[in-house]
Amino acid sequence: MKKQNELPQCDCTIIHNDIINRVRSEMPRAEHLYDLSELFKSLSDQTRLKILFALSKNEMCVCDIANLLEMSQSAISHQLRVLRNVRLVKYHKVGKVVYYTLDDNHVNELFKQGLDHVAHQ
Amino acid sequence: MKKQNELPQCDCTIIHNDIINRVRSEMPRAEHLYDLSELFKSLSDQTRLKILFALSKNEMCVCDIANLLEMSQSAISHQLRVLRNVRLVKYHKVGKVVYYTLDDNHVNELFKQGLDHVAHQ
DNA sequence: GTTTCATATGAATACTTATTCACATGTTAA
DNA sequence: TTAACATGTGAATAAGTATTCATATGAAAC
Repeated sequence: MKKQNELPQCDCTIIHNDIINRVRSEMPRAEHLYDLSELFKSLSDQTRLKILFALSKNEMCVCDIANLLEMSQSAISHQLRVLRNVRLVKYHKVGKVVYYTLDDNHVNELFKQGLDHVAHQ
Repeated sequence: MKKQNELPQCDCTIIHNDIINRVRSEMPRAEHLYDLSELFKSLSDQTRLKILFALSKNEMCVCDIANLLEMSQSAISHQLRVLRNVRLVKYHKVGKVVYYTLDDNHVNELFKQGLDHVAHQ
């Protein structure tokens, strides 16, 4: 999505170099930024949010989730893979049926902070 | 991005209707889900994450941010609008210069939980 | 083994988005 | 008022993504 050809930069003259240098030294590592953006990206879709909300209430199989959200099994399965990749959900099989649950309670904390923010008007 | 023509649903027979009905009654309102997904969407881009991290360390003008991240002023300005729209940042003008700060500390809490999650391996 | 069924997945497609480019806006200084 | 400059913004474009469709996988039942 990014086009990395030249380096454009800003040609302003009002630059606070002391602040820039200090802040630059305090920036998180690129790897952590990447992981964090991937985590938030997985939370940026309404379907996935619904899935996570549902799983925060109850363990559910793929079929249950599809019926709850009135969406195709395939669509749900694709989205569950995204959530597995960022380790927000885990699953266990019982015969043919795969039951999903939240992987840990970070999701609930993220929801709480997020809803608290959007609720402030 | 979604194609809403028919309603496909899942044709599985293993459906836990009791759970589905109870969870459905506990789902957040569509409006809240939308706001929450917009909030997380704004946190899902590395450029915006860097901007927010920087502002969590210091108030900065647009020019500073562009230089810090080695990106064009225009790109930064576009992204700042996204962050303004979800009220993650606010600003004040001093002459021609616009200084941005975090709007509240929900961002820091979200970062903390997010980094905590990704750090767990 | 064959069928059935729950789930996963690759390719295609419609839609979204991050950046660039060109230019508008608004403020300061001359 | 004109020039200079910091920032904002619309249109265009390249890249990313959510769903569908068709099909694969794998486990249970027959």
